[in-house]
Amino acid sequence: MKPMVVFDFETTGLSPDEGARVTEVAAVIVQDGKILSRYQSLMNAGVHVPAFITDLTGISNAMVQSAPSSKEVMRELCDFVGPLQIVAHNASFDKKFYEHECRLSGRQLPKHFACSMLVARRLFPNSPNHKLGTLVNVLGISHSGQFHRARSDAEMTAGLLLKIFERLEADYNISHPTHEILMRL
DNA sequence: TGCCAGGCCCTCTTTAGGGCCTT
Repeated sequence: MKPMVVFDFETTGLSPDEGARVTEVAAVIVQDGKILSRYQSLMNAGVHVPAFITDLTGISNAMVQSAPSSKEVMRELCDFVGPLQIVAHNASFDKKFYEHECRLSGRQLPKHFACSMLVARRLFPNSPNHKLGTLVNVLGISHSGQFHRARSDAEMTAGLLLKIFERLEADYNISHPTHEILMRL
């Protein structure tokens, strides 16, 4: 199968239209049932991190103030992603931040995003809900125990993607899943 | 005055509304 990039943003809020910015990004490249490589960085976008975000993520103002600039991180992220196709959990959220940060950094906008949450709703309808943390527990995906940090969330989403591939092969006889198949489910 | 994200999905739908999920 072609490799895909699974990534996750931590941010200061829910919408860039309200001034929220990215505080941390992580991305992993997945191919043939394995994580091939990883990228992770805190990001200094020059904005205040609200206290409730620090409580949620553990990411503080001091941490982002000593981090590389948003422009530098977006350059590294776009170089890491390259032409690969992208997967994220609740991809509409990450996509709007990706587009916003690319626009601010003068980078090329990403292409289509496949959404592991939408696919999981189709393939795992009996899960009590389709939050990433719930799916990880229901499907027995190994994890570090840390949530709401970009690297751990990206790796859990990658684990979810591999479970999705297993289900596609077992139930739909799809042994070579593509990004297009994920987008159509 | 009152409201305040937003894209996607589902259904008691389509001339709409509410829930989910992300930080």
